[in-house]
Amino acid sequence: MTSTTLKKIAEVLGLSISTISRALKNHPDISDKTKQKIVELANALEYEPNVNAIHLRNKSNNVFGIIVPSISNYFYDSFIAAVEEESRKNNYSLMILQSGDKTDAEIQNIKLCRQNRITGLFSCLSTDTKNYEAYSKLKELNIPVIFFDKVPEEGNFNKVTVGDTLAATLAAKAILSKNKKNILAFFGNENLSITKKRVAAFKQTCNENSEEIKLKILHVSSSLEAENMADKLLLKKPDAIFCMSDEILTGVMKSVLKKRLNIPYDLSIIAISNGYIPKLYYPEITYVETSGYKLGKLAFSSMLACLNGSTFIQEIAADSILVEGGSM
Amino acid sequence: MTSTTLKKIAEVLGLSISTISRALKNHPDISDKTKQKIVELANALEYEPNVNAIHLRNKSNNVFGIIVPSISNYFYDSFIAAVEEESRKNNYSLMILQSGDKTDAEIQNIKLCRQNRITGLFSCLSTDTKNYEAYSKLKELNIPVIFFDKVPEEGNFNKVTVGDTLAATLAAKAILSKNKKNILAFFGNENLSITKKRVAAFKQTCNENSEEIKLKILHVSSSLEAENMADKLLLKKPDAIFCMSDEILTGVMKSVLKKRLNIPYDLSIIAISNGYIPKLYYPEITYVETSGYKLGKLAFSSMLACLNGSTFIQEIAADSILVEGGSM
DNA sequence: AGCATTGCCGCAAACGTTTGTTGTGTAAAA
DNA sequence: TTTTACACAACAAACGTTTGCGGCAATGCT
Repeated sequence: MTSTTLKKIAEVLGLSISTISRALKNHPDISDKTKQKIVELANALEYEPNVNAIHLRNKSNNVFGIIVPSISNYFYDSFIAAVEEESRKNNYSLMILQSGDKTDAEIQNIKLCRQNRITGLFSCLSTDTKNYEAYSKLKELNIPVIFFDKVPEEGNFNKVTVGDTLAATLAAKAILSKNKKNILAFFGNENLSITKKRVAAFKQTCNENSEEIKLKILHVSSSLEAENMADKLLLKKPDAIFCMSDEILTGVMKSVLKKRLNIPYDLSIIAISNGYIPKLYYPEITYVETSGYKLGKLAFSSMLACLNGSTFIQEIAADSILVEGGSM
Repeated sequence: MTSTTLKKIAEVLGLSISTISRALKNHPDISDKTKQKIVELANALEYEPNVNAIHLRNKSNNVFGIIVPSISNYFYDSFIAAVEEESRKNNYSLMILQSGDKTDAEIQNIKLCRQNRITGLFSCLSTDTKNYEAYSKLKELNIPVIFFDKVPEEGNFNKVTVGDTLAATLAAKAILSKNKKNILAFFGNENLSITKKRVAAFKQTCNENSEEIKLKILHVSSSLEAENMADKLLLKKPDAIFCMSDEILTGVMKSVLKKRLNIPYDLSIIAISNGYIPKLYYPEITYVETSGYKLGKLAFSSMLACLNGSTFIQEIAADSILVEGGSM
């Protein structure tokens, strides 16, 4: 079965193609009577415009690219979910690519985006990506790029991030307000700007508000490593643990469950998280919320601004709130 | 900056557009000397074919649609991840849509797919979807549809599912092999074919292998409901709990953690899962693996078969294996 | 030399739209 | 009545490809 086109409708009605096209877009040049006839037939024939033709003609194809390290990740998922929602509302579609946190794949994906002549790109940097040339090239082609979560440190790019500084500060304050003295803080890869900001804010807050704090900062690169470190360091009886991410939290919690510690009596725990993981435990883990969903919405509006000609480079940080579980 | 086209290359080289086109596809009609010149210039100018033009001309646009209830779900994510990988390899791109488990949104998404003239569709039914007309219409348009996970009960559609029967049977056997007598089994929405199959297989296995089993079957529709039920029923000291999904498992585990039960001594737990959630706990929960990733690969090859003209209706069930944690 | 063959390349149509321009016919203004 | 205006609709070019067909020169064959 071949699909119906403007031409087909035109032939049936004995009108010209352009008349059909205009009628369907409610152009004032076409009389109401004709319009009605056309619209009726179009509906009856289930006319659907051919997007390829439209995009070819308009030199614009309403597709956004989105590059994430992995799609199997609650934070990025909710980010994607938000962008997808907005895209649909605004008549865009989405091309989702995974980098696997590899720079090579990331570059490959960017190329794919170029080939597909995307309208704009949302991208989250791979850990090792240091060279932003491919992105600059996109900008030259007038394709806006919005970085999210893991963003370039330098360069004037559009960025939306979770409020790293704020989030870490909130978490630290929550710990201090409970009068904890012996704090274990787990962070991720120390090369990431996201980590650097969180460490800095966390440290500063601890130092500012009290002198008698014993703070130990750790960098781990996986859930398993977090678990192993926790296995050792829990022997030293810290009274509070901070986890900068879900991945780390799950490792630490495994160690906690292993030792059958009684949260929050034996130990307080707080994390920075999207919210899903902390709520799996009992008591639920108190966390500072960094919503991928909100971030997605922010990123999208930033994208829209770019497309509307805003050349202003934005650097937005989503705000975070403390969500109380029973772990403090 | 405007992108380079065949025409531009043709003008620079004083050749015709068709020659350029053929040269770039290594057509035998073009001499090696000319080919080389053309390829060189094309590279220098970073020529990228315009996909819209190609698809318009070829009446095919290499895009698969994929409809899932939610993208923020480990199982569907890994399914999507697999399909995405394969798509990329095979030069397709992917349009990912969320139904939110609502029939309305599902239908809306199907329409969107039609508009975008997708090459094929992967779809997971919403819980309440009973009418498959929209899908039939796609088939009439020669657009293959591969259902996965939640599939239509009736009708001759292509389906790939996790091996529901096998998975439930394996889980039941695992329980029986540990000589458990007092079993609590949690299942999801009882209208879903996926649930029906699992219940049937689980029951049958229990009945076949022993008469003295006390089996209680529950249907819950959310993690919270599972938790509440568990709160009550754990008072009756079952010696084994079965959870048909991650969502249920998380609810049950919260109750278990709340009561500070000692797994597996106080209670054995087993689940059907993709594997991520069970590994969060200590001890890790024993589960029957239903890999979204594998399912995705299966679905994709099924799709490819359809596109290659296979009119044979396939109904594939992925096999499952028991993954031992420490919860039995 | 005459003829067919072959190698190489260009012409032009088609895919389905959008949109600037042009061409009607009719009604209002002069 | 002639002019002016306007409402309505058709024409045609363009977006960037692909591909059947036809053309022309050089080569091979009798």
